[in-house]
Amino acid sequence: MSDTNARAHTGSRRNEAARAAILAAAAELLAEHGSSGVTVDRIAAHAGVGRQTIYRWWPSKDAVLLDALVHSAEAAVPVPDTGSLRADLEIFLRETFLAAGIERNRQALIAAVVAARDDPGLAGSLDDFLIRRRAALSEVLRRSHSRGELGSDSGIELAVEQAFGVLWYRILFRPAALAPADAAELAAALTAQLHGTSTGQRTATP
Amino acid sequence: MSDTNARAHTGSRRNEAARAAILAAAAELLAEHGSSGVTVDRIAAHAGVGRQTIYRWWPSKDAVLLDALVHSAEAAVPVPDTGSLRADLEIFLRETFLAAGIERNRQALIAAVVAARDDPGLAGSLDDFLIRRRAALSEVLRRSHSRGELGSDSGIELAVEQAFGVLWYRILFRPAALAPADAAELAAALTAQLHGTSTGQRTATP
Amino acid sequence: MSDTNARAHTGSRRNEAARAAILAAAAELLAEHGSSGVTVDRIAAHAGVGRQTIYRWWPSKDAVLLDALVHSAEAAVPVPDTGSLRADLEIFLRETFLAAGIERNRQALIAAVVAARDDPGLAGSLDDFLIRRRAALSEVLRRSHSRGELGSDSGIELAVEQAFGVLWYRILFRPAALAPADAAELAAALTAQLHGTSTGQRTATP
Amino acid sequence: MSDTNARAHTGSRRNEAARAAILAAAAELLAEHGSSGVTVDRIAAHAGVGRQTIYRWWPSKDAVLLDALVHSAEAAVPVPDTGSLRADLEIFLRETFLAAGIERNRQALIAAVVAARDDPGLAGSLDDFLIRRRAALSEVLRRSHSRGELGSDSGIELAVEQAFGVLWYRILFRPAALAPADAAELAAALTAQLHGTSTGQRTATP
DNA sequence: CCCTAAACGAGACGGTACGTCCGGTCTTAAT
DNA sequence: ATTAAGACCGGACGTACCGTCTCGTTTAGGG
Repeated sequence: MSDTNARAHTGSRRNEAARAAILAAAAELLAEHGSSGVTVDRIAAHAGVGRQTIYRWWPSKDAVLLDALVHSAEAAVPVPDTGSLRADLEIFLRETFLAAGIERNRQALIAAVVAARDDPGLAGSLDDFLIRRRAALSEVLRRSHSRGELGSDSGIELAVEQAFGVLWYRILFRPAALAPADAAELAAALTAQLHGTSTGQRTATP
Repeated sequence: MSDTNARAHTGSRRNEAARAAILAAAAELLAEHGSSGVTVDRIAAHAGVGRQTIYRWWPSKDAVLLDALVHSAEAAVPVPDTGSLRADLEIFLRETFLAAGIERNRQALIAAVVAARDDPGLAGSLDDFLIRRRAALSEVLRRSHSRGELGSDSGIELAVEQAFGVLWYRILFRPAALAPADAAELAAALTAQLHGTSTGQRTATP
Repeated sequence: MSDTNARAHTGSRRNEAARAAILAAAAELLAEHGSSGVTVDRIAAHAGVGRQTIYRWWPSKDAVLLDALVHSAEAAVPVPDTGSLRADLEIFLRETFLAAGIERNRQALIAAVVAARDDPGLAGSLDDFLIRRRAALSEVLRRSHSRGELGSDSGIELAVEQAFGVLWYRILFRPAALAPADAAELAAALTAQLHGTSTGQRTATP
Repeated sequence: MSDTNARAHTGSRRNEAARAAILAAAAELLAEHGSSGVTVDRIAAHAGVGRQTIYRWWPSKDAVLLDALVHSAEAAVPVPDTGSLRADLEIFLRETFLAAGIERNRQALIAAVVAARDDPGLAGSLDDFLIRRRAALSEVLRRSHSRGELGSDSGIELAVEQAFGVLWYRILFRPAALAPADAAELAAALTAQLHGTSTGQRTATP
């Protein structure tokens, strides 16, 4: 627990400090013990909270972990706007890779996948999160298109998915390849692809 | 239990039918209840097997699931050789997407990720599997390079990871986008990217 | 809640209506769900009262239950004085058995035993109650002795305990044997015993 | 835990040593911490047993405690046969009072009452136990009757209940009055009553 | 006539025990 | 020696209550 001093009670209003302490404890334990080492009891003890206070506000342990992820990872990566597709892409991916490469975050992301596996509610929350991330990257690419850098915007959605696909593949299976240089390489390849495919992508299946 | 008729005992030899029944039961339960609905008891009951028979041959429940995956998914996708990069890529991805799109297989793949999360041994096995898959696709692309279709082989590894990245992203988060047309679209984009980067990656950003 | 209309607030004075509602709710829930089905939350909800209003005036849930018992059972049985030991005893026991035989009261008595089990304060209160009850019956018997009906008062205390012993045994284990006829039978036996011991154990009552 | 050495496993047969250890631990904790200090976790830890092993064989914590009582208290009091009503009664009551006066047993008896309150199954088990105890004392008195010591056997059942009534009243409310002398006094009074009421008890209600 | 003080309904909180579920180990009896 | 069966220890899960605490509201009664 970061805060050994007792929290002030808030009467019959939800105690925001307890909420924050729970999410912080969940994130910290995740990073420290790996996702299977996180226990509701441990979260509660670490946050200096009763177990029921967790279950009063989240339906399950996994929901807490997912919430901890979304709330912490959401604001981590800004949407750059340098005027250059290549630069914007590189910044976006570099920051994203950096954030995902931190073990604490990586564990949280994996835990979120696991958590969403069986709980439709959590799957929905995770999906929302992922949609927002894709939208953020799409915006970067669409901005480039409106500047006239790309001949067509038809390949944007797929490029976005290639970017996040590589990201998640490495989060899951190759965490060593989440360095800034890896992000730059990916940014270069996607930039080339977006420029190159502006003419003839739609001839897909003859 | 699929097989109500009692299996013949095999005395002091390992009962191969039991082994097969266990893997089949694991796969079936995975497809039916999702990966958190699979328990050792259920596998044993479903396979008509004692619990110890499972633990005699696999070190843990997760190992069974991973085994079920590897043994079933390994031989599913052949390495095509039509003489055309575009065609080879499309065939490979179409078959891969098709296999991964079957719910039973998809659940097995996800379960494998989960299983590997905390067990280094299983992570190694899964990694071996993934390396073999990447090698298979690499071979397709390298063959194209040796035919002179691509100017350089520098982008091959990244393209492979983009392909599997999109695959896994969709397995995890967008199972609806695993149709043959989606595979074709991805094949087209990657083909263009590989051709483009072979001549002039530096034309990307002026 | 029996009274759906909101109680009038009483400002900074204790709300007597709330107190009564709490005791009534406790008694009602006791009779309805048995003593383990009574919770503070349920009492509060049933009485239309905040939980703290209970804890403001009673130190624990058990104290409420014991209070409900004492206040309701105390005045139920009068001390008869007909001039005849046999008649007085019969009246006293009949009324006592009748009161204890009502399920609501019986549950309250049992709950009191349970409540007193671990809380010394409540045990003291219950003990006071029981002493008062024994004193009431003792008075009946001693009055008979002062009338000269009994040769000696040496057996009175034991007879009192036999009476209440049978009562409690039946409250706890044989509620069906709390009918008026059972009380009369016990009164007869105790009368005979008191007469017998007053003169001499050896004479079998001529 | 009394036995730190690991118990031998018994395969798929119930482990009788574990059963005994559980009952012993329950009784010991009851005597040590009072009935509200007994926890399933503590019983399990004290007995060196998994919690589930308790729940596999008993439906609830209370059932364990009741079982501990019945199995331990059953054989404590023999049925005496000296040829004298007074002597038999005194022996029986003295032994009974002695056993009930031991704090461990007293706690168990009270816990049994509490446990039986809401669980019909437990109530049945406790009732069986009490019926057996009453039958044991009845036998003593009936034997006296068949020897011709008593004119009638009509007061036997009530006398039995007076004896156990006083016993339970004191178990619950006056544990100090469970000494051998108290048992002797009760035996004397009951003997006198049985001799005296042989003629005229049934005139109860005119 | 307002202002303070206490009681009230409401309900979140820290904590403890419950009874369930499952993982992985061990033993027996049958094959 | 291998199997089916299933008891066993350990430990996490999510629920139910207890008794405490704080809010914002309501009223009575003193200044």
